[in-house]
Amino acid sequence: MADGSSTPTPTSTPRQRYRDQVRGEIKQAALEQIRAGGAPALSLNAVAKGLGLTGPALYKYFRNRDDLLTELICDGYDAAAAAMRTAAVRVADAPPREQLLALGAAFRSWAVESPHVYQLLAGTPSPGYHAPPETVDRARGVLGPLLGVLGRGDCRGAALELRAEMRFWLNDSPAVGEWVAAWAPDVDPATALAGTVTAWARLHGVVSLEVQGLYEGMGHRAGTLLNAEMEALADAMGLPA
Amino acid sequence: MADGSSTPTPTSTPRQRYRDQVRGEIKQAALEQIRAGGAPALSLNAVAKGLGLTGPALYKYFRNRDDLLTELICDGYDAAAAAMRTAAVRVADAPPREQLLALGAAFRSWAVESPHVYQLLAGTPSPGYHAPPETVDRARGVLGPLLGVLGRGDCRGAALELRAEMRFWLNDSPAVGEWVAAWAPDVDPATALAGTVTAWARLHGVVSLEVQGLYEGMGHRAGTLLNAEMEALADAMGLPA
DNA sequence: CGCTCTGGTTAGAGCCTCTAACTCCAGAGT
DNA sequence: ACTCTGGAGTTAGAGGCTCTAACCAGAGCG
Repeated sequence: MADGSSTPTPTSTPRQRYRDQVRGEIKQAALEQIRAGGAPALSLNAVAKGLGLTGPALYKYFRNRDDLLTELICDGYDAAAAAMRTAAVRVADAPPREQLLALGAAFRSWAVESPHVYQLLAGTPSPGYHAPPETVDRARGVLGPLLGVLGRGDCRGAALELRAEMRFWLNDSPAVGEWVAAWAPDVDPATALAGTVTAWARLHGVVSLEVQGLYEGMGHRAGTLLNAEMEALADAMGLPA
Repeated sequence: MADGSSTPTPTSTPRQRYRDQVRGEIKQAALEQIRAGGAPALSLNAVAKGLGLTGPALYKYFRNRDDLLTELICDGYDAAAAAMRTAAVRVADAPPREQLLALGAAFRSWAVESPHVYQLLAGTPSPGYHAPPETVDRARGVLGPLLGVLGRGDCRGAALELRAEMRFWLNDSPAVGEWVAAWAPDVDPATALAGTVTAWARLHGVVSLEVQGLYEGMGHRAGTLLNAEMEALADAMGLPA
């Protein structure tokens, strides 16, 4: 998924085509390993062996292990963003509260589908690993659909302080304003941002505890908790039902 | 901290004493490494070298790398629980809402103090690693102080469903009931549990995003978000101010 | 048709975890 | 007080990993 199509390469030479295909196969195999045992279980050697190659051959396609990981992370963000977008269009005509619940459910169901991939995005995969800037943009794609929904509410109480910080942010970096405007025109961008960040933190809180198995031995379903959290957010922001 | 004192060993032979001391030094050195580079950067070899030993010597003290990690995790839980308890006694006479804010702040400040240790507790350290049951008990110690506070509120809206699941849980396993009763007598245990789980998810959501550096480049302070989240929870549960 | 550039190989350095077998001495028992 | 046992620490080594260096062969380019 999203292997070579990100670089259409108008003059697609056969060399390039082969290269893209092999890169895709490597990524696929690597994902398989991660799905099975998480990021630390990813071994370039094993991936190569699985494809009928020897270890060092992979270094012709990816500079190193971290490079492969970042690419998988970007793909993961894209997949999550796609899941959110399709959920958003499916409930485009529903009231905002229902949209929020649907987006939350979509987020969760994508995450539990392949927990290790979610941990790949949300956690820090390697010791010295620092997320490259392109992943930040991808992450925004995941949260984008929330902006339009939560911009329909308003902040009260302690959330007002959060919103004030968002205004500062909007003043400082115009790129953020454009991003918000693209997803949520005709709403107060600071409110949309404050609500979205809050929703993000709640989603991540519920879902990451679930995928890490920390609910094991506890007497509740993660879906119930997530639902309650989203409903509470809708209540607090006065989202129309 | 909490090295040998967990097993007082009434007949503390000098052998045992030496053993406990070295175990403590190993754990200290390992923690240092984790603080610097996270769990995957922990190398038994390097720890041994730092203590003037050779690699295999450590295997006389810990069965393997995962064993050392679990022990560090347990210590981490204990430290977090202690931080929560001292915060709880400091605000024991304040109104519940203020207590909740204080506990949240204590949780966060402990986590940001050594982010990698927090990730050690919250994340999955190794591929095949599955949390042993003793860590579950320790985790309960961290959340304990929240029970008494949140038991003072009540559930509304979608949280009622969560509370219903908690009642089932309380019926199924009496150990949970005892745990809640120990921390929060004279309140409805299901309400306390529902509120605590919710608070846990929110705390983890805000804090884990922060320690993983995902707020980088965003225009808000984590403390503001956490505050807003705790206030919102207090509002939703009608905690007296 | 010949050159180049690239995908693939093997060899190997330098890590790592963990096991096996060996010393050697401190402490326990008589 | 003397022996002897058991545990702390060692070296050697198997098997794994990432990644570099040097080399080979053939496919695609001009």
